[in-house]
Amino acid sequence: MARPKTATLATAVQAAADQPLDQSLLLSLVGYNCRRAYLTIMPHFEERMSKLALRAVDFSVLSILKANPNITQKRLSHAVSVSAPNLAILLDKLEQRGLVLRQRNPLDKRSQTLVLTSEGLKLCAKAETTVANLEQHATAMLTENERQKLLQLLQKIFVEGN
Amino acid sequence: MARPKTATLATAVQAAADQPLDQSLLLSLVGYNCRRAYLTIMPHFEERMSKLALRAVDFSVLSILKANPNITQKRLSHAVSVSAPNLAILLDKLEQRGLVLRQRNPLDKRSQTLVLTSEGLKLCAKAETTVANLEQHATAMLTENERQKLLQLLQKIFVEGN
DNA sequence: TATTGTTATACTCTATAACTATA
DNA sequence: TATAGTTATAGAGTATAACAATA
Repeated sequence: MARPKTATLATAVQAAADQPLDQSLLLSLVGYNCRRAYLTIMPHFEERMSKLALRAVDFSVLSILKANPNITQKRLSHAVSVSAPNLAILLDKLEQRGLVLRQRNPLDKRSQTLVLTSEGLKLCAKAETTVANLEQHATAMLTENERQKLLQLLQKIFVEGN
Repeated sequence: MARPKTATLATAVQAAADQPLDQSLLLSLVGYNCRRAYLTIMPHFEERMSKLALRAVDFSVLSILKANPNITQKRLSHAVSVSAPNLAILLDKLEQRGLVLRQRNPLDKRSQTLVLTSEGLKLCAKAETTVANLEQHATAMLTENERQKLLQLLQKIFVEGN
């Protein structure tokens, strides 16, 4: 009664090939969708920022230091979610490029405080302009209201989800 | 007229330490917020799925194969954004665990088609239940309407942003 | 003793090049 | 000649352990 197995498989394979892919379960998960959106935006980011030789995490560091001069590495480490050992290396490179200055904290000589150099400030300002343009481009399919709503909902997750 | 530099620095450092951290620029960027939300959800995911010995990408593969039996590795590779070499290794492991079956495609013997074994199906069903619970927990701060809106906006980005 | 930051190192993830088998 | 999949390997990113200096 049963047809040969290969014939059965061939039929099933043909049927599968003819179907559009069903990803409905994954598409119902916020985490999955966050990742997909992130992975869509990042190549645009990387392409534009490569001209300034900045990765996303480098930009985060510069931007936070611009808005918060003289914070400690400890605090920066927490803000950008980079472990202390990895941040040390990252800061070595920014310091070698003359963008950041590490200073021993006079109030607690265990820690170091961070400021942008004037060159770091200039590069950060340029990067922030680039990022603002990129943001418009990457979210061009959203109205400004939708973009604000999206930011608000995402922030609910990581502010209240901790 | 100028005070000693260390005193100036001490004052600035103290002021910085007293301020709440200003992250306003980063918080205005969709990509950054996607990443933060993703990084908030993932530890919950990993903790619960570790009991089933599944990483996020393993779950994605099982879930897609459950909904799309007999698709080729090529198609799966594209769906989960894992390169062919890395997918081969990933599938080796799932096959060794008896969760997935690779079959030479009778319609084109270059390719292989994939199905879950009965054990793979069982584990995937269990994982999908776990994930559904996790989703409720991870997004408990959102109303169901907000959660749906969030999914819709994120999907706009990666559907229309390509 | 505890904390900040550093060094060294290991582990995971992702990317690339070269190969086999099939079309 | 092109494609599907594999193997081997390299690189980036992240995590951990041990240490020095300071509190």
